Amino acid sequence: MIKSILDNSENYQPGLSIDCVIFGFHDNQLKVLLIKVPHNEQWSLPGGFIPINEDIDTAAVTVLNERTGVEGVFLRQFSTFGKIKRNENHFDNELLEYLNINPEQGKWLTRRFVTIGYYALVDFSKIFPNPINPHEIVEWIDHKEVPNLILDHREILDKALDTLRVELNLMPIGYNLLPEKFTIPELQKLYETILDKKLDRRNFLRKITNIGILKKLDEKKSNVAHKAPNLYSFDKEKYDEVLKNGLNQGW
Amino acid sequence: MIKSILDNSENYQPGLSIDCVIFGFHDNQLKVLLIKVPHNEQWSLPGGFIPINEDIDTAAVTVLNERTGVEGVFLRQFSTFGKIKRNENHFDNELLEYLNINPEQGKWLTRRFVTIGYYALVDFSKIFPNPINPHEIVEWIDHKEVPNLILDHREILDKALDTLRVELNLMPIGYNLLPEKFTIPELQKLYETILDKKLDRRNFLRKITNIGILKKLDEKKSNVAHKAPNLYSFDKEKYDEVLKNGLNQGW
DNA sequence: GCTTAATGTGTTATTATGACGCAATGTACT
DNA sequence: AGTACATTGCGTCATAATAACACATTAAGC
Repeated sequence: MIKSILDNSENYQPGLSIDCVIFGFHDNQLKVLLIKVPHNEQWSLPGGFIPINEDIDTAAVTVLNERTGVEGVFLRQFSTFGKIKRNENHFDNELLEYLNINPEQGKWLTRRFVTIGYYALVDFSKIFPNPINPHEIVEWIDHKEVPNLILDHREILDKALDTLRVELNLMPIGYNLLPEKFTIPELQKLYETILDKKLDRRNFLRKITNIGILKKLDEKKSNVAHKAPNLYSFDKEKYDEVLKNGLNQGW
Repeated sequence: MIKSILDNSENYQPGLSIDCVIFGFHDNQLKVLLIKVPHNEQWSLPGGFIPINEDIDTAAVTVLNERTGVEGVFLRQFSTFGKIKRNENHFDNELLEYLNINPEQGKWLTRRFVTIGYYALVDFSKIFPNPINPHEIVEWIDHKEVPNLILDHREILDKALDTLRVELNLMPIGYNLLPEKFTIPELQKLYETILDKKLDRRNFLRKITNIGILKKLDEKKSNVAHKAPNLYSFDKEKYDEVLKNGLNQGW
């Protein structure tokens, strides 16, 4: 795959890449989709290059879609990373040899790269991690247990999470991360996980329902220990309205 | 100047540029620093290219410093713009000829460019707009009277202002836009101008002083019509603390 | 049936916000 | 000099939002 890019390197934007931080929520954990390449056993964010005839946003959608098989999800550019040395020594001779790339072609890869960071919020249950080649490992990893990542991917991931924390105050987010039907405690866990902070049950309920984006369903969650919680779904129309207008006006 | 870049184009990151939206505040107006190139009488944002051996943030500081002569001001990356056609037909043959660039060299310029947007908040009174070459016009223009801009610079400007509006709710900003000593009504005008919205005098005073970043000086503004307002300055220490921790916690 | 752990629904005190009133100050005009 | 006027400084009050907490309800598991 990287071979085919190098064979047509004039069709890709040079020195520029995209990296996606794909968030999912499962078992009360915030998960991140990571990729392990077989060569050096190192984990990385799913990323890709930018076709010369594609908008960067479109290229990001492509990366996301290739890796998860989902379309039409929440995807947002959050920052661009361009320290000089961020990919210095990344593609060394050993790796180029392993990838069966000759040094001349390899030049396209070994130059200095700037990367545009996108983060995605996806419904964990609808995602099927999809290795592009059979030697690759694609896996959901709890964000608290993310191992060492290549390059500055840890910095990119941290910044994505910071952005998400800020945006939590500006817009609703659950629609993209939860299944269609969910309970208030589940939604609260999502918030608590992202913010890394306990919230009061009762105050959370009041605040979240006051936003006016929830529909209480005439249905309870089944097969649960203890009292069965009510199921809710988002009122998509109102949700989108709030998403557009923002939450806290502040001034 | 652009000639010297092309003569050393291998020393610059290809297909990637920086554009700065430089905000200042004067006469109760939010001003933007714009540049008019003599060739086609069109206005543009001050921008530049990225030396291959400079961090993108450093390159942005350079652009800002070249244009305004200021250092150490508030500068923040806010978005990266990468629509395919954003610079299509920008450097046409006519312009290349005008700039005395041969077509072969011009190829570096005519390719597809992605640009990283930065916005700066500067103290209007400390800025001396600085044309890089004598044919260039550098001017502060009221953001409400910005003329047509080249490329997608209007979109970049709008996005910068949107970002500024949001950040107003997350952090204090006056320190970078006002002179050392200022009055509360001046600060309020700044907020009103950015938000494009009237605020109540008395409520504004209460809210802004509650943040705890203002120092009331034992001095009144002189030479003003009507009652002389008190002068204030920022308590830099507390200001930086709030800047770091954020304003509204939300959740 | 009793315990346990979770959910649903309150209440109350405190704080923040929005909408005002009114006196004080200094300019401009007669 | 006296008065009108615009602007500042300081305060009030009703309402809304928030934090902290109490208690009843539900279902599972022993």
